Amino acid sequence: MQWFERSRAEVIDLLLQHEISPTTQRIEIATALLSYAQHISAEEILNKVNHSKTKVSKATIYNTLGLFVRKGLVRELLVDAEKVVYDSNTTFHHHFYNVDTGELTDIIADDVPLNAMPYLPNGTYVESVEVIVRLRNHATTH
Amino acid sequence: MQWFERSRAEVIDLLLQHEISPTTQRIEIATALLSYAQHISAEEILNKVNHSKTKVSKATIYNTLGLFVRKGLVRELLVDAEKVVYDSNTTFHHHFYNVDTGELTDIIADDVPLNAMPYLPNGTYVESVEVIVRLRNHATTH
DNA sequence: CTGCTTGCAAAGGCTTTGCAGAACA
DNA sequence: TGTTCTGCAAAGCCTTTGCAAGCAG
Repeated sequence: MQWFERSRAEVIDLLLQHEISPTTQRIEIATALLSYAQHISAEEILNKVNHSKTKVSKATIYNTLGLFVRKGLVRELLVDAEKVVYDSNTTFHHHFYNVDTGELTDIIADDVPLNAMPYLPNGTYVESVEVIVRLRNHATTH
Repeated sequence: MQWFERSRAEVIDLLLQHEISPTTQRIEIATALLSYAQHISAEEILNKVNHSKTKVSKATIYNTLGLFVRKGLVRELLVDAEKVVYDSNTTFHHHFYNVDTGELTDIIADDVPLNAMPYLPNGTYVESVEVIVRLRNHATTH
Protein backbone atom coordinates (compact mmCIF):
# COMPACT_ATOMS: atom_id res chain seq x y z
CA MET A 1 0.00 0.00 0.00
CA GLN A 2 1.40 3.34 -1.02
CA TRP A 3 0.78 6.76 0.34
CA PHE A 4 1.02 10.07 -1.34
CA GLU A 5 2.56 13.26 -0.17
CA ARG A 6 -0.56 15.13 0.84
CA SER A 7 -1.34 18.65 -0.10
CA ARG A 8 -1.31 21.20 2.65
CA ALA A 9 -5.06 21.61 2.35
CA GLU A 10 -5.61 17.88 2.70
CA VAL A 11 -3.48 17.73 5.82
CA ILE A 12 -5.29 20.64 7.40
CA ASP A 13 -8.56 19.00 6.61
CA LEU A 14 -7.47 15.80 8.24
CA LEU A 15 -6.39 17.62 11.37
CA LEU A 16 -9.70 19.41 11.58
CA GLN A 17 -11.55 16.16 11.13
CA HIS A 18 -9.79 14.94 14.23
CA GLU A 19 -10.45 18.10 16.22
CA ILE A 20 -6.86 19.24 16.12
CA SER A 21 -6.25 22.90 15.45
CA PRO A 22 -3.88 23.03 12.51
CA THR A 23 -0.87 24.99 13.63
CA THR A 24 2.20 25.29 11.47
CA GLN A 25 4.11 22.71 13.48
CA ARG A 26 1.28 20.23 13.55
CA ILE A 27 0.82 20.48 9.82
CA GLU A 28 4.51 19.86 9.39
CA ILE A 29 4.48 16.83 11.65
CA ALA A 30 1.28 15.45 10.16
CA THR A 31 2.72 15.79 6.69
CA ALA A 32 5.75 13.78 7.74
CA LEU A 33 3.52 11.13 9.29
CA LEU A 34 1.27 10.87 6.29
CA SER A 35 4.00 10.75 3.71
CA TYR A 36 4.83 7.55 1.90
CA ALA A 37 6.97 6.21 4.72
CA GLN A 38 4.14 4.79 6.69
CA HIS A 39 5.96 3.73 9.79
CA ILE A 40 8.02 6.46 11.25
CA SER A 41 9.59 7.03 14.64
CA ALA A 42 9.72 10.20 16.68
CA GLU A 43 13.35 10.64 15.76
CA GLU A 44 12.68 10.21 12.07
CA ILE A 45 9.96 12.80 12.25
CA LEU A 46 12.34 15.14 14.00
CA ASN A 47 14.88 14.72 11.23
CA LYS A 48 12.38 14.95 8.43
CA VAL A 49 10.69 18.04 9.78
CA ASN A 50 13.89 19.83 10.59
CA HIS A 51 15.14 19.44 7.07
CA SER A 52 12.21 21.53 5.96
CA LYS A 53 11.83 25.24 6.40
CA THR A 54 9.86 25.01 9.64
CA LYS A 55 11.90 23.78 12.58
CA VAL A 56 10.08 21.99 15.36
CA SER A 57 11.48 21.28 18.79
CA LYS A 58 11.76 17.83 20.30
CA ALA A 59 9.25 18.69 23.01
CA THR A 60 6.68 19.70 20.46
CA ILE A 61 7.25 16.58 18.39
CA TYR A 62 6.59 14.36 21.39
CA ASN A 63 3.65 16.39 22.64
CA THR A 64 2.13 16.48 19.21
CA LEU A 65 2.56 12.77 18.63
CA GLY A 66 0.81 12.12 21.90
CA LEU A 67 -1.98 14.42 20.84
CA PHE A 68 -2.34 12.73 17.46
CA VAL A 69 -2.54 9.30 19.06
CA ARG A 70 -5.19 10.46 21.53
CA LYS A 71 -7.18 11.98 18.70
CA GLY A 72 -6.92 8.84 16.62
CA LEU A 73 -5.02 10.39 13.76
CA VAL A 74 -2.23 7.87 13.97
CA ARG A 75 -1.69 4.57 15.66
CA GLU A 76 1.17 3.82 18.00
CA LEU A 77 2.89 0.61 17.09
CA LEU A 78 5.22 -1.34 19.33
CA VAL A 79 7.68 -3.29 17.28
CA ASP A 80 10.65 -3.66 19.53
CA ALA A 81 11.33 -3.30 23.20
CA GLU A 82 12.87 0.05 22.49
CA LYS A 83 11.10 1.11 19.36
CA VAL A 84 7.80 2.89 18.98
CA VAL A 85 6.69 3.89 15.54
CA TYR A 86 3.64 5.76 14.39
CA ASP A 87 1.40 4.37 11.73
CA SER A 88 -0.62 6.76 9.66
CA ASN A 89 -2.75 3.95 8.32
CA THR A 90 -5.50 3.65 10.87
CA THR A 91 -7.50 1.08 8.97
CA PHE A 92 -7.56 -2.40 10.42
CA HIS A 93 -4.39 -4.16 9.44
CA HIS A 94 -1.42 -6.00 10.89
CA HIS A 95 2.33 -6.00 10.51
CA PHE A 96 5.29 -8.02 9.49
CA TYR A 97 8.41 -7.00 11.35
CA ASN A 98 11.64 -8.32 9.95
CA VAL A 99 13.93 -8.65 12.92
CA ASP A 100 17.00 -8.93 10.72
CA THR A 101 16.41 -5.88 8.59
CA GLY A 102 14.13 -3.80 10.80
CA GLU A 103 11.69 -3.62 7.91
CA LEU A 104 8.07 -3.15 8.81
CA THR A 105 5.34 -3.94 6.29
CA ASP A 106 1.60 -4.18 6.33
CA ILE A 107 -0.55 -7.25 6.29
CA ILE A 108 -4.00 -6.41 5.13
CA ALA A 109 -6.45 -7.62 7.70
CA ASP A 110 -8.45 -9.77 5.33
CA ASP A 111 -5.43 -11.98 4.84
CA VAL A 112 -5.46 -12.92 8.48
CA PRO A 113 -8.77 -14.30 9.61
CA LEU A 114 -8.88 -12.89 13.08
CA ASN A 115 -12.56 -12.47 13.47
CA ALA A 116 -13.22 -14.69 16.38
CA MET A 117 -12.97 -12.82 19.64
CA PRO A 118 -14.21 -15.41 22.06
CA TYR A 119 -14.46 -15.18 25.77
CA LEU A 120 -14.16 -11.42 26.03
CA PRO A 121 -13.86 -10.60 29.72
CA ASN A 122 -17.13 -9.30 31.10
CA GLY A 123 -17.76 -5.61 30.81
CA THR A 124 -15.05 -4.99 28.28
CA TYR A 125 -14.94 -4.16 24.61
CA VAL A 126 -12.16 -4.35 22.10
CA GLU A 127 -10.36 -1.09 21.58
CA SER A 128 -7.76 -2.31 19.15
CA VAL A 129 -5.99 -5.39 17.98
CA GLU A 130 -2.32 -5.50 17.29
CA VAL A 131 -0.77 -8.37 15.42
CA ILE A 132 2.94 -8.38 14.80
CA VAL A 133 4.46 -11.25 12.91
CA ARG A 134 8.16 -11.28 13.57
CA LEU A 135 10.18 -12.53 10.61
CA ARG A 136 13.74 -13.61 10.12
CA ASN A 137 15.69 -14.09 6.93
CA HIS A 138 16.44 -17.64 5.92
CA ALA A 139 20.08 -18.44 6.32
CA THR A 140 21.47 -18.52 2.79
CA THR A 141 24.83 -19.26 1.25
CA HIS A 142 27.21 -16.45 2.04
CA MET B 1 -4.11 -20.82 33.14
CA GLN B 2 -2.44 -21.12 36.50
CA TRP B 3 1.17 -21.69 37.35
CA PHE B 4 2.71 -23.27 40.36
CA GLU B 5 5.56 -22.10 42.45
CA ARG B 6 8.23 -24.44 41.19
CA SER B 7 10.56 -26.41 43.30
CA ARG B 8 14.19 -25.42 43.25
CA ALA B 9 15.06 -28.66 41.48
CA GLU B 10 12.48 -28.00 38.79
CA VAL B 11 13.80 -24.53 38.16
CA ILE B 12 17.37 -25.74 37.91
CA ASP B 13 16.25 -28.38 35.49
CA LEU B 14 14.52 -25.85 33.36
CA LEU B 15 17.59 -23.65 33.27
CA LEU B 16 19.76 -26.57 32.26
CA GLN B 17 17.31 -27.53 29.55
CA HIS B 18 17.87 -24.09 28.11
CA GLU B 19 21.65 -24.23 28.45
CA ILE B 20 21.77 -21.73 31.24
CA SER B 21 24.09 -22.45 34.12
CA PRO B 22 22.00 -22.32 37.24
CA THR B 23 23.61 -19.76 39.49
CA THR B 24 21.94 -18.64 42.69
CA GLN B 25 20.74 -15.38 41.16
CA ARG B 26 19.42 -16.99 38.03
CA ILE B 27 17.48 -19.52 40.02
CA GLU B 28 16.01 -16.71 42.04
CA ILE B 29 15.01 -14.73 38.96
CA ALA B 30 13.68 -17.77 37.16
CA THR B 31 11.58 -18.68 40.16
CA ALA B 32 10.05 -15.23 40.14
CA LEU B 33 9.36 -15.48 36.43
CA LEU B 34 7.81 -18.89 36.67
CA SER B 35 5.65 -18.14 39.63
CA TYR B 36 1.93 -17.76 39.30
CA ALA B 37 2.13 -14.18 38.14
CA GLN B 38 2.81 -14.98 34.57
CA HIS B 39 3.45 -11.54 33.25
CA ILE B 40 6.03 -9.71 35.20
CA SER B 41 8.18 -6.68 34.54
CA ALA B 42 11.84 -6.18 35.32
CA GLU B 43 10.92 -3.93 38.20
CA GLU B 44 8.51 -6.45 39.65
CA ILE B 45 11.16 -9.10 39.48
CA LEU B 46 13.56 -6.79 41.23
CA ASN B 47 11.07 -6.26 44.03
CA LYS B 48 10.07 -9.86 44.29
CA VAL B 49 13.62 -11.17 44.35
CA ASN B 50 14.87 -8.60 46.80
CA HIS B 51 12.20 -9.51 49.28
CA SER B 52 13.73 -12.94 49.42
CA LYS B 53 16.96 -13.86 51.12
CA THR B 54 19.10 -13.54 48.02
CA LYS B 55 19.50 -9.99 46.81
CA VAL B 56 20.15 -9.44 43.14
CA SER B 57 21.36 -6.22 41.59
CA LYS B 58 19.53 -4.34 38.90
CA ALA B 59 22.30 -4.96 36.41
CA THR B 60 22.07 -8.69 36.94
CA ILE B 61 18.29 -8.67 36.61
CA TYR B 62 18.48 -6.97 33.26
CA ASN B 63 21.37 -9.05 32.00
CA THR B 64 19.70 -12.23 33.12
CA LEU B 65 16.39 -11.33 31.53
CA GLY B 66 18.19 -10.71 28.28
CA LEU B 67 19.88 -14.06 28.60
CA PHE B 68 16.62 -15.84 29.32
CA VAL B 69 14.97 -14.30 26.29
CA ARG B 70 17.86 -15.25 24.04
CA LYS B 71 17.74 -18.78 25.36
CA GLY B 72 14.00 -19.01 24.87
CA LEU B 73 13.13 -19.50 28.50
CA VAL B 74 10.74 -16.57 28.52
CA ARG B 75 9.09 -14.39 25.96
CA GLU B 76 9.37 -10.64 25.87
CA LEU B 77 5.99 -9.03 25.52
CA LEU B 78 5.36 -5.44 24.50
CA VAL B 79 2.13 -4.22 25.96
CA ASP B 80 2.58 -0.52 26.24
CA ALA B 81 4.89 2.04 24.79
CA GLU B 82 6.79 2.04 28.03
CA LYS B 83 6.11 -1.39 29.37
CA VAL B 84 7.93 -4.62 28.66
CA VAL B 85 6.87 -7.71 30.52
CA TYR B 86 8.23 -11.21 30.46
CA ASP B 87 6.00 -14.16 29.84
CA SER B 88 7.02 -17.49 31.21
CA ASN B 89 4.45 -19.25 29.08
CA THR B 90 6.30 -19.87 25.86
CA THR B 91 3.58 -21.90 24.22
CA PHE B 92 1.75 -20.27 21.35
CA HIS B 93 -0.84 -17.93 22.73
CA HIS B 94 -2.01 -14.34 22.63
CA HIS B 95 -2.99 -11.64 25.05
CA PHE B 96 -5.76 -9.42 26.21
CA TYR B 97 -4.47 -6.17 27.60
CA ASN B 98 -6.98 -4.13 29.53
CA VAL B 99 -5.91 -0.55 29.04
CA ASP B 100 -8.06 0.65 31.91
CA THR B 101 -6.83 -1.77 34.53
CA GLY B 102 -3.43 -2.77 33.14
CA GLU B 103 -4.53 -6.38 33.43
CA LEU B 104 -2.92 -8.81 31.05
CA THR B 105 -4.48 -12.20 30.40
CA ASP B 106 -3.90 -15.05 28.01
CA ILE B 107 -5.89 -16.02 25.00
CA ILE B 108 -5.21 -19.60 24.08
CA ALA B 109 -4.13 -19.71 20.49
CA ASP B 110 -6.84 -22.11 19.37
CA ASP B 111 -9.46 -19.49 20.18
CA VAL B 112 -8.02 -17.18 17.59
CA PRO B 113 -7.81 -18.76 14.19
CA LEU B 114 -4.60 -17.20 13.01
CA ASN B 115 -3.34 -19.96 10.87
CA ALA B 116 -3.19 -18.26 7.55
CA MET B 117 0.18 -16.63 6.95
CA PRO B 118 -0.16 -15.59 3.37
CA TYR B 119 2.28 -13.71 1.25
CA LEU B 120 5.30 -14.19 3.47
CA PRO B 121 8.06 -12.04 2.04
CA ASN B 122 10.55 -14.09 0.07
CA GLY B 123 13.40 -15.62 1.99
CA THR B 124 11.83 -15.12 5.37
CA TYR B 125 10.30 -17.36 7.97
CA VAL B 126 8.10 -16.62 10.93
CA GLU B 127 9.98 -16.29 14.17
CA SER B 128 7.07 -15.40 16.38
CA VAL B 129 3.61 -13.96 16.29
CA GLU B 130 2.38 -11.47 18.81
CA VAL B 131 -1.29 -10.66 19.09
CA ILE B 132 -2.41 -8.11 21.63
CA VAL B 133 -6.07 -7.33 21.94
CA ARG B 134 -6.45 -4.04 23.76
CA LEU B 135 -9.58 -3.88 25.86
CA ARG B 136 -11.43 -1.14 27.62
CA ASN B 137 -14.09 -1.32 30.28
CA HIS B 138 -17.60 -0.49 29.23
CA ALA B 139 -18.72 2.79 30.70
CA THR B 140 -21.15 1.86 33.46
CA THR B 141 -23.30 3.74 35.90
CA HIS B 142 -21.15 5.29 38.58
C1' DC C 1 44.46 -20.45 37.60
C1' DT C 2 41.13 -18.96 34.07
C1' DG C 3 36.76 -17.82 32.67
C1' DC C 4 32.16 -16.84 33.88
C1' DT C 5 29.13 -13.98 37.07
C1' DT C 6 27.86 -10.36 39.78
C1' DG C 7 27.22 -5.65 41.38
C1' DC C 8 28.19 -0.87 41.84
C1' DA C 9 28.10 3.33 39.87
C1' DA C 10 28.22 5.92 35.88
C1' DA C 11 26.69 6.65 31.38
C1' DG C 12 23.13 6.58 27.86
C1' DG C 13 19.05 7.42 25.28
C1' DC C 14 14.55 8.53 24.85
C1' DT C 15 10.60 10.99 26.65
C1' DT C 16 8.35 14.21 29.74
C1' DT C 17 7.95 18.44 32.34
C1' DG C 18 8.26 23.34 34.01
C1' DC C 19 8.04 27.48 32.67
C1' DA C 20 8.55 31.71 29.95
C1' DG C 21 7.82 33.78 25.64
C1' DA C 22 5.19 33.70 21.15
C1' DA C 23 1.15 33.16 18.49
C1' DC C 24 -3.52 33.37 17.85
C1' DA C 25 -8.46 34.62 18.41
C1' DT D 1 -6.18 40.30 26.68
C1' DG D 2 -6.84 35.46 27.56
C1' DT D 3 -5.95 31.04 25.92
C1' DT D 4 -3.40 27.91 23.38
C1' DC D 5 0.95 26.52 21.61
C1' DT D 6 5.91 26.23 21.30
C1' DG D 7 10.66 25.54 22.67
C1' DC D 8 14.53 25.43 25.70
C1' DA D 9 16.69 23.23 29.17
C1' DA D 10 16.37 20.37 32.96
C1' DA D 11 14.67 16.44 34.98
C1' DG D 12 13.26 11.57 34.89
C1' DC D 13 13.27 6.88 33.98
C1' DC D 14 14.51 2.66 32.53
C1' DT D 15 18.20 0.10 30.69
C1' DT D 16 22.98 -0.71 29.45
C1' DT D 17 27.91 -0.61 30.17
C1' DG D 18 32.70 -0.52 32.25
C1' DC D 19 35.18 -2.44 35.34
C1' DA D 20 36.75 -4.58 39.56
C1' DA D 21 35.82 -8.14 42.83
C1' DG D 22 33.81 -12.79 43.63
C1' DC D 23 33.04 -17.47 42.51
C1' DA D 24 33.31 -21.97 40.16
C1' DG D 25 35.49 -25.58 37.82
